[in-house]
Amino acid sequence: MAATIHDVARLAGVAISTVSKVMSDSPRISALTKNRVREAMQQLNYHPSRHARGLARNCTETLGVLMPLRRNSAFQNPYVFEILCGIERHCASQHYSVMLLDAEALASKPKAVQQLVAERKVDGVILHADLHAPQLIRQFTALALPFVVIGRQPGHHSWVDVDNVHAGEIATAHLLAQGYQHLQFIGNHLHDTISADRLQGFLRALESQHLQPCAPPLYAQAGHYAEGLGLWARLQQLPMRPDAIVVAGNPLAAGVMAAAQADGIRIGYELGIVSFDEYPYAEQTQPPLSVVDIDLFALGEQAAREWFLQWNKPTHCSQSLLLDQRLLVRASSSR
Amino acid sequence: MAATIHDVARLAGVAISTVSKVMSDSPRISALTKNRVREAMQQLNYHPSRHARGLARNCTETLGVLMPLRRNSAFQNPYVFEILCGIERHCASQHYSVMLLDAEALASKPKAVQQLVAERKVDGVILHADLHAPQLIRQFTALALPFVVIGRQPGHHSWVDVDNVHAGEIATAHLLAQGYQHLQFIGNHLHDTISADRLQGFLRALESQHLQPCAPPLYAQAGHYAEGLGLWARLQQLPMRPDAIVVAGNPLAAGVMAAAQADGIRIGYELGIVSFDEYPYAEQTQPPLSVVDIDLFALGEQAAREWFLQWNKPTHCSQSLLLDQRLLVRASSSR
DNA sequence: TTGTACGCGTTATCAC
DNA sequence: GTGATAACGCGTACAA
Repeated sequence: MAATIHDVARLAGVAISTVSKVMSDSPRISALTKNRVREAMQQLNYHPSRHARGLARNCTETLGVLMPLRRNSAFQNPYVFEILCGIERHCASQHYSVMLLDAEALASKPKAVQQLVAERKVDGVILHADLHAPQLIRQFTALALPFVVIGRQPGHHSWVDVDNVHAGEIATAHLLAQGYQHLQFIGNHLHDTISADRLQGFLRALESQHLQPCAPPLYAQAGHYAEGLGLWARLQQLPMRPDAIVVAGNPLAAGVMAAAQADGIRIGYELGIVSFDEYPYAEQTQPPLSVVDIDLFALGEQAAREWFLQWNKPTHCSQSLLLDQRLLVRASSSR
Repeated sequence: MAATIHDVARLAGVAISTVSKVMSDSPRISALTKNRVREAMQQLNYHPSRHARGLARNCTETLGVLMPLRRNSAFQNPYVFEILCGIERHCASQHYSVMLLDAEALASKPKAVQQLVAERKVDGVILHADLHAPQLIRQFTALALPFVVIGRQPGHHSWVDVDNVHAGEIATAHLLAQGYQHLQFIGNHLHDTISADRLQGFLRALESQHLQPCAPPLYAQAGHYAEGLGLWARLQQLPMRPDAIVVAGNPLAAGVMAAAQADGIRIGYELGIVSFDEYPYAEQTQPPLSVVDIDLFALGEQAAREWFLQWNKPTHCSQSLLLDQRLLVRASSSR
């Protein structure tokens, strides 16, 4: 079997407590013995048992991530898995492990969360601001389990989110800089908070140039590609036709673009289009779509970073927006 | 803090060893005391500490899953995350947790695998048959860590895989049943084993009807949408033009279809097309694409099931193909 | 500066 | 049937 702390101690000719102190790099151990002990560890390929350590220190060095883990989740919602990758990356840098947890399972059985902390499976969790969130947040708070929410969420707790307002500004400012003048906004659907934020940024960017939107925003029902056709038709009926559009959703933008092209409009000349997110369509449309891209991997890293701040200082609480977004200029908006 | 076995014992008026026996449902404990103890557990909301249990039994009730966790992994490769969901589902049913592990990190640092088992982080792992696999498999075997590979992989160890040969048969048989007669195969690229398997099924299905392929298979370079145009042009130069095509990759199929339509070909009438996987394009093409769909979630579940068989009986070793595939007939192939 | 001894929460092996 | 008690491997006060 694997070597234990006793084996190391014996080989190095010291007591186990000395070995333990070397591991925590205690300043009261001579450099000489430290070296001897470390060499013994190397030789025996020693790694402390996480169970024993967890038992003694009452922590797990494991962070739970609540995810939607239904069938088709990865296809319908690759975003959260991209965030997951970022979380894992940062955790690994802190020698923490990531445990996958099914958000629905946890939310549907009220005792499940209690069990999670009673079994001491994780030191804390990261969750998404979805419909289960409010209930779960209440439970985590009650059980004093440190957590970070991905996505803005009311209440006194840490969250991180993408700054969609800023993204809207970036997109709009770019179109203006390209010389487009009559700008229109299209949202995914009326009650989509992401669309709302992007609209806000759109308006702010226009305002800063003392401009007005071409017409009130239009909205799709669900943000699907196919809806783009109908929206294009509605745009044609406006008193003042836009020469550029900021579309909140990438699939919707592809649809609008296709419909416009079917009418003989040259995208990127008569009509500029900017949308958001590289995925799923941006690079594959004809012409390629300009987008403001969001670094979800970085968002995951930041969520994890935030969690560790809180773990090390339980009173810590921060609510921060990720500003790191890059505009990818492609043919759909470059005259 | 959470209740311990001592608290339960005290409340039930028994010794801790009795409580432990009740947990393992020992037959030599009277039904009466069992009930008393169980009631106490309920009342105190007791759940055994996984660290203490792990220390005593030397197992972790955790399964590691090796994944590609780079930036953009979730977008480029949602398939493995779908499999991950299936793994988690089955593990949860066995009261096991899933730990996420970065395959690259593990493969790039030779000591990382040793550390994994020395720390007793996981009872075993599931990994994908990618380029790191051979090296990792060697290490896991040497360290006697139970593992299951997703994807066929030479050697004496358990793996599960999708039966791509069978999928190719299904696709081809469907086209023949629709009355198409001159069938052509297009692969993603020459050295893609998945394409090779699908081709084998294609040939087998033709053979069983005493038919020949229209021409030798064609191959793309990478399987991208854009390559479809060039392939369509090459098809036009064949001495005998196919009236139906089995395309190994879904994006490629969408490209070929678009190119054919640009030439005025009516898809589903003059030309039948069948491809594989629902994702990313199948339902969104014009017309919708017929595909043989693979249940990756089920594949994940089966991999986990396989792992538990091996965990419970270390000599167990099975190499099995998932047959569970369904043909989704859409307009691209239905006359 | 180093070593001893106990506690962490459980399982398993014995006695009774 | 039930109850002591010794592991399991590590952290840590306290003693030396």
